[in-house]
Amino acid sequence: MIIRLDMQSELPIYTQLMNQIIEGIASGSLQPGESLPSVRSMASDLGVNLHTVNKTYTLLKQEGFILVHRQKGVVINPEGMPEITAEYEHKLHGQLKPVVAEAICRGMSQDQLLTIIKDMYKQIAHGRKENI
Amino acid sequence: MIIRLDMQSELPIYTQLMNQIIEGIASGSLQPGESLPSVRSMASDLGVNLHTVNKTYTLLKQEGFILVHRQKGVVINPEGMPEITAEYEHKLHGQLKPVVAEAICRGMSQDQLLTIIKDMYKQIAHGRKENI
Amino acid sequence: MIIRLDMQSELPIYTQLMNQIIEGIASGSLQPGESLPSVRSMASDLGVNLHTVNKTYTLLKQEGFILVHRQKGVVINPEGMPEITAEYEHKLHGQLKPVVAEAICRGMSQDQLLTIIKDMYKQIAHGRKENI
Amino acid sequence: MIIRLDMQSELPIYTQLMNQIIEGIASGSLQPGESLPSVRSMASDLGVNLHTVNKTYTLLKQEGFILVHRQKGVVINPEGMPEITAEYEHKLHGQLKPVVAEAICRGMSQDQLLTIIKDMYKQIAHGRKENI
DNA sequence: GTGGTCTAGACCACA
DNA sequence: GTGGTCTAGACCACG
Repeated sequence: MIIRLDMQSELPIYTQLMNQIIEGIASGSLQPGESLPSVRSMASDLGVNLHTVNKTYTLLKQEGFILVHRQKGVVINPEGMPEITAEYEHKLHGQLKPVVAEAICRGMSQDQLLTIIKDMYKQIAHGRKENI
Repeated sequence: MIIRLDMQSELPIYTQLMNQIIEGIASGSLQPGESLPSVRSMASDLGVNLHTVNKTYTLLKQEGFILVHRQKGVVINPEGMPEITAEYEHKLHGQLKPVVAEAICRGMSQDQLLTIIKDMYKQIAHGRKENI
Repeated sequence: MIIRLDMQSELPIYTQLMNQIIEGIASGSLQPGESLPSVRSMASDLGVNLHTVNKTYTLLKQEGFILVHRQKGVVINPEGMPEITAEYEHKLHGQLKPVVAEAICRGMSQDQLLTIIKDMYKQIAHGRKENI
Repeated sequence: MIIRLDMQSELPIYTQLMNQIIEGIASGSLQPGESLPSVRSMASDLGVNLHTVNKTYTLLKQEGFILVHRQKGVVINPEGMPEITAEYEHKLHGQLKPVVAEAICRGMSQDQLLTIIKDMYKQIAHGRKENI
């Protein structure tokens, strides 16, 4: 899986890395049980600090996306992904609300926005079939 | 218009303030041409430093949501809101993609997500009618 | 002579007013000896504060563009315009340098910039003939 | 690169600093990809507050002259300078018009003004060759 | 009284 | 050590 980091982005590197791994899982290019590079090798591959990769893995583990085995190393959680908890729904609302509000301000219709979401779903889920 | 700030949030205060003003515009509780409190009074109302409010206003001004009239003070842009530019669409995609990806990971169906968006649209646009 | 003020501009009103009067003189729509409205009437015409017009007139007088007679009121200096002093050349350099530097940065050729200046000269001087 | 600030000038410090960095880029003494001092070190070198330098950098970043690399720090935009957009041309006109008008008022011929611009171009572009 | 600018000093997230 | 954020307090230009 190819990872692209933008060193000029306002998003911290560890966040970009997290997002891309989650997108990888969503698209199926990273399958449950599949192993991820060690902290050291990932860091040297990407040319970033150990701490940065470490933080990414720690957060992904906390949320239940990955497991860190002492022997097998880092793997995508083979028992499946975290559930849709109330806490998650709350976070989701908090993330979406300002985005939707700005879209409305700029005069984007509900349909326009829904179409963008659908396209995004298709684009990601499409890869899913190919990769399974 | 009532503004609520969470001083424990990871989001900077000026971002929270920006979001709430944009939501206020989207919901119609802030109408184009309407004036906003001065930096100083807003700051003292919210119990934050005037520089924090100043940063919010500066950013909203740059994006075209508000403008600073030398006589009327700070007002919601009476000429309407910023357009849906290519730049904005790019930003929108960047904001939505990780959110959609995580939703897919957690097994949320496309319809579930679309429903959440629709509800959010309705909730905001509903206030719009009331306030007009 | 029509004066347009932009209340949203970053330039102070008195500066905009000054610039437009100078442009009026340059284009010939304001002739030496011609009289300008009194501070009070100019202020009420434009809907601005007395102090603002006063400041404009004071500055124009200091630089020699206008005279303030106790009886005739405010007139464009009938003895002609201020000279090209060393002080003025210094100011001119200071104004042009950052503008030229940014143009070069953005890859504007010398000819492109000179063409813009020539066009501007023509546009202003053209009015001059019509108005004389 | 040597930077000179005039603490008595009517121009804000952050504007003077901005102008000089842009002039530095135009003259080639600051090359694309080259890194700039950190906010703190620049501030202490110049004897100004770090927020002042910060504002300069923020503005230069917004206009695309520099970018903040998470590893290399602040660098002159290696992908080249911002383009000549319609927005920029509008700003340029607004900056030049009052300057040209005053020059005409004072009886400066078109050729005199063009010569000044050419000299300025040569002076800046001359350094460019030496520095490349 | 308004926004704009500047200073001083502080904490935090990031790498 | 870096930039980003926040606070407190000050002066000035503007209207």
